[in-house]
Amino acid sequence: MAHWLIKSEPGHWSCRDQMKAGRKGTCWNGVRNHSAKLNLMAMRVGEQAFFYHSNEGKAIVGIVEIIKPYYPDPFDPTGKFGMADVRAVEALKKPVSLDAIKADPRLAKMALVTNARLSVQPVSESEWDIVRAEGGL
DNA sequence: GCCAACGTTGGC
DNA sequence: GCCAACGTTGGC
Repeated sequence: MAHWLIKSEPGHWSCRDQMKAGRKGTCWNGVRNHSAKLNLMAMRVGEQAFFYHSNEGKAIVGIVEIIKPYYPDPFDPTGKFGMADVRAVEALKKPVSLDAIKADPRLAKMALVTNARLSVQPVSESEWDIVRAEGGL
């Protein structure tokens, strides 16, 4: 089972907002490039992803689950991009900051570090476990 | 098909 | 708010 990391600006859509959306979940859109789109298309129902706050906070703050796989975004004027639906699973007890990730050599290969602008990225099994543990889960 | 110009993202 | 990094666009 693959794991992922998705980004959101908390001023626009935060992990707290995602929690409030409850079990029904919400669509997650905003993909603007093709690597992110390919990752989004590779997601399967039931897989989990970290929820990362960019700009404000700059930390992994929670975990979401994919509840609907990739589908085209009917509001995308270019017709190129799509979205998936996710729902909140749980918040980390302690956010894992970008600084902490950069400071941990085991996490140095995360796309968050090497390709900061990619908004949907895969997370390896070991990275997933390390970040979960760092987050107090 | 190359590459310069432009727009967007995101850390600082 | 600034600017570096990167992806995309469009002229040639």
